[in-house]
Amino acid sequence: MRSKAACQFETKRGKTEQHLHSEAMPVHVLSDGAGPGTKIPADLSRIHISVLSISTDPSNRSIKGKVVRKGPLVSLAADNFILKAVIQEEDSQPDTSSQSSSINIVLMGTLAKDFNQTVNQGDVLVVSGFTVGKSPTVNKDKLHPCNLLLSGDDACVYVCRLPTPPDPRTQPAAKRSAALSAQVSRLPKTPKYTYVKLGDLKAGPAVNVYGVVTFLKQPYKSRGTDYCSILKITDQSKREILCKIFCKNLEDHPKVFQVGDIVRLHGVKPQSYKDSIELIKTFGFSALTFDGGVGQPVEPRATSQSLHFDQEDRRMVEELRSWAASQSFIPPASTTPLSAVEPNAYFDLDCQLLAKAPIDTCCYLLRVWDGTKCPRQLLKVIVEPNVTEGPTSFSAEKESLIANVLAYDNHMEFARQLKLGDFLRIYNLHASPGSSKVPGLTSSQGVEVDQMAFHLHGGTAFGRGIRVLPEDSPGVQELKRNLEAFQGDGELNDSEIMEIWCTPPEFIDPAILESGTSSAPVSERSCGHNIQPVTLSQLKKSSQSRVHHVRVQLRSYEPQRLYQALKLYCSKCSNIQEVPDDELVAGLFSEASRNSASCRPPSWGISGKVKIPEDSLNRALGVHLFPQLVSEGKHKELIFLRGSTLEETCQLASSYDNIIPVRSSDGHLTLLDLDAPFLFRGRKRYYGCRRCSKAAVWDQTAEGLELTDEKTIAEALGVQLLQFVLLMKLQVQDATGALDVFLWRDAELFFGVSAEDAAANQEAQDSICQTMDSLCPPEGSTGERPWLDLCLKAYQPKEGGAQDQTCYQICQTTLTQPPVHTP
DNA sequence: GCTTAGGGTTTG
Repeated sequence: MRSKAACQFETKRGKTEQHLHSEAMPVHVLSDGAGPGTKIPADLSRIHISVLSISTDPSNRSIKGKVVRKGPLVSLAADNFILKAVIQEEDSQPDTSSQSSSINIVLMGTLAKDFNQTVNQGDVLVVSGFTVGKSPTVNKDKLHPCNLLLSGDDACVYVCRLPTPPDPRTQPAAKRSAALSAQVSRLPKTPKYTYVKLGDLKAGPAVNVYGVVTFLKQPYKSRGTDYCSILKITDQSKREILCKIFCKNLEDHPKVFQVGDIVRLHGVKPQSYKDSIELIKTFGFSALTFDGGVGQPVEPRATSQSLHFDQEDRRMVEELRSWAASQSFIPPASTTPLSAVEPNAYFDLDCQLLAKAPIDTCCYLLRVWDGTKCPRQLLKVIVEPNVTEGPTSFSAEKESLIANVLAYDNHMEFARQLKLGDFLRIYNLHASPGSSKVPGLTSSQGVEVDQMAFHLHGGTAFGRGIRVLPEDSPGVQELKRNLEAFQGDGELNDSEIMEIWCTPPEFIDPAILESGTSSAPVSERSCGHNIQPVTLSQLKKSSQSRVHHVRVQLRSYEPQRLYQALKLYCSKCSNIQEVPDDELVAGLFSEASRNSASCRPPSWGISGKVKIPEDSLNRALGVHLFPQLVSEGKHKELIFLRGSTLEETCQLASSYDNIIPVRSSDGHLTLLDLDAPFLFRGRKRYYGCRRCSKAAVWDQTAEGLELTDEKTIAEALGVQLLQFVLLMKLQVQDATGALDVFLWRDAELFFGVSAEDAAANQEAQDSICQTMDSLCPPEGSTGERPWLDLCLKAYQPKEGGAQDQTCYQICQTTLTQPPVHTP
């Protein structure tokens, strides 16, 4: 049995694990039994998951739990990763539901990468240096309402592993196999499996094998009692072996989806057939499948619940992966989206079933989509009334994306069993231009040469068939992202990045890259949409889509002068206005100072005079202060200043934290006209919205408030605070054309500079100017225009634009390279 | 229970 004392913890900077990982990695696995004295830091105090809340202070806290779910490593950008896992507290209080004892953890950056390599499902972890956030998936996964975010230098993951039991059979290379999931470790004796190399197979009793899939047929109904699936596998011996698996239930068949997948088969019997050896399923059969990609998470897709899987298996998978990568039998892409289908090609399609209908005795119609648009016109098939399952028509927008797949003969029965909404992979689908050979009726009267029909021909040759993909498979996650771009509400929010953990790394069409550049882009998207980049000409043809990814250069932008890009925005009425220029503001101040002398001092305050430093006229200005602040010696924190010029106000702003300029109106103290700033804080000026402010005489009840920032001061004054924003129009270009796009909502994210800072300080302004110069080098300079990866949101402006006009806005995109400083 | 299928230069 495991005991707490037997657990080994390692420290973040432990030295005993260097043989496993390079230094500076934030997660480490300690070799078993080694590293005496490596413990979690004593100043960490453990907090139970069930009592964790959004208001928990996470400093010096640790959380302990077992990894019950480990998501794949998702690449957000070059060298930036995200990984999500679920940990569950094993020793929680008995009355705690599993709902609140299981929590999502989200790892970012190299920590995610390291975690992926090092931590297995079943490992027990202690994590620290996290922040507690609201879980965006609580309604979906019913886990803890919070999640733990682990990123940056403070975040640390300690892996608790069991020491190796003394076992003479254990080879040094297999030492880490003792570091198994707790579930497996609890078994009294873990059976030790041996695997036969395919080159050594001889007809005889059942064996276990590993192999890379070189060919597959999805399960199909045999003439006998079972479904039959066929695999051809190979290994380093380069011998190809056919495997025949007969099972009554589809679920018992190996979950192999593409050539290149790696399978582990238990209980297969080598038999002679036509001068070669074949493997056939026998008693004790089970299958595990792994993605064949080097560097992908080693996550088994299992046919049976009680699976044995350890470090030895991990090693086998990784060895086969790298061997296979050096061979040439794995095709570069396993599936083709509708947008990339060539006429007459045979291809595998990942798609979702929207509707279906029988056509005749040997043909069944499947209406599917994958979120991409086929450049050819799609064949329309008219079916008999009342036989369609699902909607008989869709919106024109959606209809233009739907492919009609005709499944023949033996595939009909499978097609009939499919459920609407199923995610499918259709193997060896034939893209056939023209419509003359299509059964049933077509909508076209004459000859429509350019209509694309999709046939799943009869038989199982070439692996023809259909497989329902499980919801959690990477292909489905990618598909869902693509479909969301069309049917979602288009709203982007911060939680989306947390939702993408089960999305595979983004696929970038090589053609796009070629049309772009070999150099790395200087921006990256953080939107989490896993849609393929398109060219600008493709984008223009598909304006109905809400979100696009493009790779472009900046051709030009406006305004050329940064101060013209700065605007004031009212979050209440959404109005955008120019920042009043100094001349106008100075005029308002001098107008106010002319008639400010005759003012009754306010009853709530202490009134006095303040001298302007370095003023030749030695003028004194009226000030009003809160008695409370004066009594606490904090009179410099907030003053009401009367009769000053703009220049004088700016001078005094270096001595007083908050200056509220006031004037006299009918003997009462009031704010200046709202075109003038209502508040000066150092070099920052704050403005109020004319439409939404109800500026009044100071409310006495506000005196006790903590007037520490512009928001509370604005509120107390009845002012609707305006926000500084950056608004620019950029013209971007690629090999196929140019497009005007706005940079507004996410301009601060894009530049990494706040608009408020840009309004107040020179460095922030310089930074933006240098950025623009580096993206779009001025005429005559030798600089090259770098490439940008952008996420563009398309939208129809409600007012102020032509009807049906589509606008584009850059969203969720950040510049990754600092601007080049030109001396 | 011990068949079923045992890949192949595709097409309505």
